Amino acid sequence: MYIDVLCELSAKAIDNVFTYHVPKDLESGIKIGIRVSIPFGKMILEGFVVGINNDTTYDKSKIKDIINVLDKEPVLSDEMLILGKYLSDTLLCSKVSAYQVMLPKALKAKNGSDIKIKYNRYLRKIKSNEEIDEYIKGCKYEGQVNLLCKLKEEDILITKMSSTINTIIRHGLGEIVNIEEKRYHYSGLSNYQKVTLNNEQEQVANRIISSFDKSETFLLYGVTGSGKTEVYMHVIEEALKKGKEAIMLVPEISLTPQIVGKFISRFGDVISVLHSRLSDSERYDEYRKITEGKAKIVIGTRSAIFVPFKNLGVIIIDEEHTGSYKQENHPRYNAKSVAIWRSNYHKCPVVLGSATPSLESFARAGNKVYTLLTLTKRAGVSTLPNVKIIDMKEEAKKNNFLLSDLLKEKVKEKLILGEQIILLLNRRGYSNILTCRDCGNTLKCPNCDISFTYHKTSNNLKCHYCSLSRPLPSKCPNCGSTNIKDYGVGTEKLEEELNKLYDAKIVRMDIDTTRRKGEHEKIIDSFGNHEYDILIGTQMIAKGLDFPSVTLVGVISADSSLNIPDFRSSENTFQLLCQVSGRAGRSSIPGEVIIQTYNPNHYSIVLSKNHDYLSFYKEEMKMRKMLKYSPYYFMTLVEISSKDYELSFKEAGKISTYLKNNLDMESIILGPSMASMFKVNNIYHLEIIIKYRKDDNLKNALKYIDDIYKRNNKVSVEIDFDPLKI
DNA sequence: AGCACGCCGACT
DNA sequence: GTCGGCGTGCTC
Repeated sequence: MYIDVLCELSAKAIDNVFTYHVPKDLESGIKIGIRVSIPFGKMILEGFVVGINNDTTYDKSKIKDIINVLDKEPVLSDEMLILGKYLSDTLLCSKVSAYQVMLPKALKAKNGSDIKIKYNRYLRKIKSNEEIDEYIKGCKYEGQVNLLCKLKEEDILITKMSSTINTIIRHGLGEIVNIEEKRYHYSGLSNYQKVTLNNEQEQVANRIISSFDKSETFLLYGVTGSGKTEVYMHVIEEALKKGKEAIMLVPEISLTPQIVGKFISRFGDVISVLHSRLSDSERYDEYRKITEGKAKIVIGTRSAIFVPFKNLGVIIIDEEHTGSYKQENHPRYNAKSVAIWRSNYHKCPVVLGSATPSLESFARAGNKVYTLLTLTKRAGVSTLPNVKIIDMKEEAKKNNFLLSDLLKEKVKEKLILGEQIILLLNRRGYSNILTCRDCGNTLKCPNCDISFTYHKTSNNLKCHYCSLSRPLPSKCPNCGSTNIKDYGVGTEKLEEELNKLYDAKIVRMDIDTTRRKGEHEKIIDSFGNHEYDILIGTQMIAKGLDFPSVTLVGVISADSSLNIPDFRSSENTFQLLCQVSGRAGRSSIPGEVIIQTYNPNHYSIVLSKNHDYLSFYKEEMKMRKMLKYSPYYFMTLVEISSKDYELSFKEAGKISTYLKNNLDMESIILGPSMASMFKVNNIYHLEIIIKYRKDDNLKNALKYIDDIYKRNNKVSVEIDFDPLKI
């Protein structure tokens, strides 16, 4: 017996199957989709069995025997095998990586590494920040400085052993502790009670249910507070009644105990929750619940779209406009497309839900590719909040750069009333740029050519792209002046400012305060219990949170998302503003929203005031049409990167010429141009953008380029279809 | 990824 | 003369 094996090698050059011979005693265990261990060159690897044959045309003298069979049952189902081919074909990724991405780590084909890690090793701080600073001064090793700066900030760091760490321990600055990875479980605590659907909700739900057994994609456009979740639950319940399973995707950030609790109270333990903070063994436990048929509903983030249900009844994608459904690294799949593919395979409906649908989805609904369903009424008692837009150009004249007079006053008012406040600021840290006032030198990361961010609590400079940390220099490295000042504001600075103005309990939520496991939930819980008065945060506080006693939401600077050089920045701003303002007044007390901006007349800001999605859609579509952007044009991004400056430009030029010669005349090829983050970690990035409506040559041309650069280890080329950020 | 093979500079 | 640099190519 001979088998075709796809072996796992992270090098992308190998993506064809290799033929192996199966010794007689192992033959009975061979099935398509199982893993086997195989000799490969001088290595022993694992691979997936993708074909079984009685004979082979390949030179038999070169064929080796497999070493072992690793699974009793296939880890890749028939569906997954076909889906993997589809993914590698449409995304230009290797077949192995397509299969790997569908599996939990425990079932991936591994490359030597061990399977279960129960303990994580941490480096714990045992000296004060001042003592560490003292040591840093006399330390000439980059690695140590970087690590110690991080330690100053975090107190405890997950780590591997290295000589750097050994030195730190030898100097008595830290110690090693082994901590068992705690299993985080969502408790079922929730006072959720099943609600009867109103007319509108019922009609929508019935329309979806009528399409069970058909592959149909719905766009559920429902204003904030219209009770989409209730519709989802109703539809899922019907699917379960028919003996089917359901997948519901949510953005990571709205996967809160609040929402999960609702589902657990209604459906009990047939629910499996998959989120990024699960450890490998926890994820594997959940996965087994699914394969063993104990779980019928999966709630999870992007990769949950691949769960191996055999009889899918419905797939729901909540907040469909969020970017998190697209994986931003290889393989760059979009969970929405995978959902639609699976709906075809299983003959079940897909529901894309949002209060502010992506333009692409709404346009498809307009073209009848998707079926549009609408929820117009706010369910329950809540009303749309009263939104005020503040012109910061005027406030700046009064020396108010951070907080306008009105916002200051309103915060005070709410504090006196004992109500809660959320303030949104799209920037981490204390301020984004440190500039020398004497010579104009800006402190930048040496690896990335991107300004350092100053973090006050640790007195560190930090690069947000490569995470290099440095202590704040006392003098400008360029001219020696001590007059280094910060421009701009971050969450930390805002916290400090508020502490000066009010006597209030303030909590900050951003990537820096939520990095550790469970931290995110802890902040949400304690804010929900009113242990704090004010919640300050970045984007991550905008989505899905439901705090009844929040009556004021302030957007410190709507411009920070508007000024991002991306063709979707207006769309993102509109969505963000609608979403944060939806946070205010979720109970009987009417909410207030204050939006501060230097562009008070921009349509994405003005129209967000009344959540006027339809007007925004029309306005934005005009722009997209004029500028030939999605959804009028498809876009593909070719990213070229290299450590060699000259070479990156040279190769990018070659690629661009090749594309110009081989694509349809109507397709537009832009670039090569320097990527917005041109130099990151000492690697230079260039990009070419292709805009097209229909191009039969595109696929082959890109495949050709991809093939050539697979074998080039100096220049790497990544192809991203329908990229999120441009 | 690993390792062999192969074609060029500095040396036990 | 050889040791070893790493560029290239192959692994069923």
